[in-house]
Amino acid sequence: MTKKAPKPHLTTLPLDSIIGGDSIEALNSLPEASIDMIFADPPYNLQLSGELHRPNNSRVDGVDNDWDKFADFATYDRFTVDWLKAARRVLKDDGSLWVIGSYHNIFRVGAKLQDLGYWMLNDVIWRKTNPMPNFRGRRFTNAHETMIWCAKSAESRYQFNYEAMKTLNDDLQMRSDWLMPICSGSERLKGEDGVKSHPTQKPEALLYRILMAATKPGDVVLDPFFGSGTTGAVAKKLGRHYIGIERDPNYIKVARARISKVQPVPEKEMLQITSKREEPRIPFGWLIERGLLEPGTVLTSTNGRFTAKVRADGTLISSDHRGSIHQVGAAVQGAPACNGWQFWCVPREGQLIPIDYYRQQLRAELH
Amino acid sequence: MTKKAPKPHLTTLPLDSIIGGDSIEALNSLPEASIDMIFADPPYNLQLSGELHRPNNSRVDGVDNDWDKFADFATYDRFTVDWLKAARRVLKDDGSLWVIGSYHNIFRVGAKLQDLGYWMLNDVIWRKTNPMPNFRGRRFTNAHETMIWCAKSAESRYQFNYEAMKTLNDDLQMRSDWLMPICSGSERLKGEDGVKSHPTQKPEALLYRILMAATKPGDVVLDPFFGSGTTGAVAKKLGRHYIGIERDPNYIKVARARISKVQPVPEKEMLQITSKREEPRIPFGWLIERGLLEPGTVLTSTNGRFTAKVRADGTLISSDHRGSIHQVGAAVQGAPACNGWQFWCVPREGQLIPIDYYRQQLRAELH
DNA sequence: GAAGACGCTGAATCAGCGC
DNA sequence: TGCGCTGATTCAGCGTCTT
Repeated sequence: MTKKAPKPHLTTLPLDSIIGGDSIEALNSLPEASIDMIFADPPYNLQLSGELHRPNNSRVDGVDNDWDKFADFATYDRFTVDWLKAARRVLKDDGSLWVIGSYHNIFRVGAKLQDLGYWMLNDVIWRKTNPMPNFRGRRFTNAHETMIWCAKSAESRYQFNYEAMKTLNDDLQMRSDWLMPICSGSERLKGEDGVKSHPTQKPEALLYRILMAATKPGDVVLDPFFGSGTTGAVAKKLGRHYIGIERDPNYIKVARARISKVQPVPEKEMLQITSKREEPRIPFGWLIERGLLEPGTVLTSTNGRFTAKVRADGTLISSDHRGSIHQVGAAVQGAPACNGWQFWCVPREGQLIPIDYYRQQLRAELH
Repeated sequence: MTKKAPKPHLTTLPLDSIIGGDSIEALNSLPEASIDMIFADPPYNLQLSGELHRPNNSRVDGVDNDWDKFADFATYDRFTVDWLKAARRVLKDDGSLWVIGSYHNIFRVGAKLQDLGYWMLNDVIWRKTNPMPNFRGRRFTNAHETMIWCAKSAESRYQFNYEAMKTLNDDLQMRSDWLMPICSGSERLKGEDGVKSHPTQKPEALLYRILMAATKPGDVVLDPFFGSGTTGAVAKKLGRHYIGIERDPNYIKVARARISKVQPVPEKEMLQITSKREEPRIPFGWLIERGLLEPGTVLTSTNGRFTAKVRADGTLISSDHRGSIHQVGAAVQGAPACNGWQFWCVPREGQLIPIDYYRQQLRAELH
């Protein structure tokens, strides 16, 4: 067996390409803290596949006694820790990691994630509309797979496109259980012989939702077990950069051909993420400076129970309190916090108009 | 602190009772290989810090009990290994174990299960119809919990009532994802002050399905973290024996009072286990799980000429036939087929209400 | 009395920037 | 890094009160 020497660390990322070879070695060749998101579909534990490989590509022997089972769990755990560590090094501090697995391996992966300092954000259940039935009638139909979404650390300011997810779900918060079909039909890659090109090709819809949820256009997405390249195909389509790592030359070939046919969404604007959090901040005082509100204007709370006057410096004054729109709103209610923009209103034509209305007006003017 | 001396091993099981004290000590006091099934709802190690407020400024009443606090992962792992080992000793060779948890703890529990030689059969997802939203909009709604079902070993000939699960699910294989509401309303135990008696009371429908799937009448079911006693209540109802272990004297009191009020399904035969497109499909068995129909209820045919009794697994039994609502409906009429939903009725206030009425009710609840 | 409004609550690892 | 300020954020079900 030929074993490549460890690659030197690259100084620039090999964007939109597939690195051939061992996942851990390839990860170690990349610059640290350079990747925005990692999606990983690692090999499952041996008990089903019988095809567990050690990091050095040697195959783990089949097993049928307790001692070996333990040895194999330990081997799998070492492999898991190795790639999770290597992945964590290349991940940006505010990056996040997704891992998918089944009950054979996902519990071991999840425990090691936590041990290494990753911070779990959600476990997400992919519910399959069309799972394989349980033929022997000895268990429940295994109708789902589990994904773990985690940040590099508890302090990480990870990307989450809350509004996009909510919109995707008919204006209800997106839940942790996702209903999707398995990859089949024309989406399933097949060779000329009609045989499926990869045994565990993931549906593009799954990656679509993941990338829409946790990345922004231009981000770099890495997949250390690239397989048939679903991650790359969807990343290209959605205007994200991808880096794939794959050991099997045939899978690389299949994935390259596949991705080359992908048409990116043509208009950049279609990919933009709208988020209230990212809109430019408008201080309350600006409304007064710009004449949208006059000093001395009496504001009324949404429920009509409280009033306060606008002062020239952008603070409010009520009978008992003075301070920012938020502080006075909280104080009059005796609440720990308050969004003054939504709480305070101006009476106009018999209605109460939240001052947020004026902010939106100003925001539009300021482009 | 007074610490009880280790109890000697009992030679007979304390059936249908609650053992006060530490889970591991109590497990160690029981005879080995004596338990048919264990259901465990261990502390989740939530690691909550600070307070969380809803958008309307009300405070979320989170779990902050001492029993959920662990110093670190290693401490939690030791605790997990200890109780899993003790549980495995008392489990019969052909017995099985269920554990429920969330992403905070379930991956650690799952990994330790495998390390100790338990053999995973399924991970089962409880999808909540009505989870708490994510108030800050920083994650997906945490809308599920995970259960692991495992046998004592890979060689175990565990109990699985495949046919019962299939009939409970309208003659389709039961999947690994279960849709059920959280425990609320009148089922939720409250003190005289109206405060919930236990922070994490599980719904009876969940235990109903578990016990129907993996035990038979007369089996002994053990719950080492008994809490408010849901396991005991459902076990008593379904003619299974229970043994609870609980440390908190107040929870024991609550559980005892609760279980004393439970009426077991009166006729043994009702417990025996035999081996549409646009609207969501509601299996007949769900009406029973959810308490809309009780096992033993007598159904009458629309024309009043036939009767049949409801059994706990969702089958009917008439004088000459047994099977699904459709099968028995067809058989008593000598017809080739029958829509049991329209054919079978419940007498109520002098009228015959088709069981379809209950289906519609449940459908509305489940959205 | 019925229908609708309103309030409360559930195993929750729940913010981000600037000084 | 620590502190203080700004300001973003909820779904389904049940019970009670009002119209």
